[in-house]
Amino acid sequence: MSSGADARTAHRPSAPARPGLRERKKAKTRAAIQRHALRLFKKRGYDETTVEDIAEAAEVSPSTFFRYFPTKEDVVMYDVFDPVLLASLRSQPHGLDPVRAMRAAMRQVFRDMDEEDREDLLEREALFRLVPDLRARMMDELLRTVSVLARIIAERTGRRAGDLGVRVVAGAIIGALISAWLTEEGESLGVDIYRGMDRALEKLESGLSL
Amino acid sequence: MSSGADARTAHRPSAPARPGLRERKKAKTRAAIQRHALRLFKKRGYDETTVEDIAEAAEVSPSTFFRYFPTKEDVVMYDVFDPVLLASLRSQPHGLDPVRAMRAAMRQVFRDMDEEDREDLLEREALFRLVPDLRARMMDELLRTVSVLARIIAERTGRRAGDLGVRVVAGAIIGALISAWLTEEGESLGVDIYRGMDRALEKLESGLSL
DNA sequence: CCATATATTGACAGAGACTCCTATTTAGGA
DNA sequence: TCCTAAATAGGAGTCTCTGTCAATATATGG
Repeated sequence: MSSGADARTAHRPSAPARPGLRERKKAKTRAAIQRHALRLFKKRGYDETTVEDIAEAAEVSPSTFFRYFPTKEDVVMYDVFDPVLLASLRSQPHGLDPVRAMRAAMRQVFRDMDEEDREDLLEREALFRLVPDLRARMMDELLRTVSVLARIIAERTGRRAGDLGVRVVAGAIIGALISAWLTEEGESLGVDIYRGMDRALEKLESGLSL
Repeated sequence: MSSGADARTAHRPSAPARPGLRERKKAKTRAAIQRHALRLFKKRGYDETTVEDIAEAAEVSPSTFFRYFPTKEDVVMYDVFDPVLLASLRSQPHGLDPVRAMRAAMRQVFRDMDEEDREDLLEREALFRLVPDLRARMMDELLRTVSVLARIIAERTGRRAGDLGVRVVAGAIIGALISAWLTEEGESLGVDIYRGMDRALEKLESGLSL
């Protein structure tokens, strides 16, 4: 009960709004579950990995797993990328038209991403491509993304978010990005995933003429 | 074993390539399952209707249900609309650019559809909008549609289906259609679903300027 | 009309995702 | 130290979906 460690932690000079032990433990548990899940999915496949396997690897009970993630899918779905991208889009100069602004935002986000996040992204991208349930779920999330994108474009151009023109632009952008993701033979894009999306938006910029 | 009915059926003068009793029975069973399923989904909700409920209503065993439809989702998914639309697209004059050709194809298909099919379409559309699993599954099907669409556009314009420009056009078309389907408040579009999609493609025709 | 090959069917047994409930443990505060 | 609220483990149970099995129905050849 009385050790050097005690003194050290006691003297910590007001860590700015430290979340408290309970919160820290929760964050650690969540991260552990997610990490072990992705590791097992990669190693043995998604369908071949049960929630029980993940729970055991992360040293929690199955019920605890479901406390942190509503479904098995959600372990993969959780995405830090989307909100960052959309925030970046919001911060682009309003002079740019929507497609160009999106291109700039993507360029910025990909550039600023550290190596670990990049790997995570590719890892999850491979799962999305491979596992039908996850792919379907991702597509459904993209539906929400179209709505958010429309709202941002509306802000930037001073129109209503419900405006059909605004919605069509948002839909076309997402559609173009999907089409870049969609390779012929299911082979993974690797790091060039960004390059393909950039070129797709470039095509969109210069109109849809063939 | 010997009745008037026997004589009648025996004398039927060579129905052209009549599928045989077995086939006809299968088609009837399939239709019955699907009809009762949609009826129950509408009445009690998708999740609240079990496969067993459907099987009992259609007077088959649960195992028979799964023989006809791989999953519960597939009862709703089966779509006669897509192939018809794509066939129509293929038959449009090659002078039209892809977006205009798609518009023409949709106009033709919606015009030629009979009332019953139209109702079925709206019925299923409502389910897609409402039930997350089905919506996600539909979006995943749309992914395949983008590929097929790209292939058709490639044929019409004499390019490779893998060409990024072709894929982007296909993606943008589907994206625009999705954005029209995506209403603000989850309210159903009703019969105007066609009108919204037509206007969305019209916007796409005139470029993406806002 | 009969015999054999093939298909369809229903019953049953599980696996696995997920829910609900309860007893126990733990963190944070009085 | 004690109390309360939250987190957890564990168990029972539901539902979808996958198999296997034997019984039945159908198509076809003799």
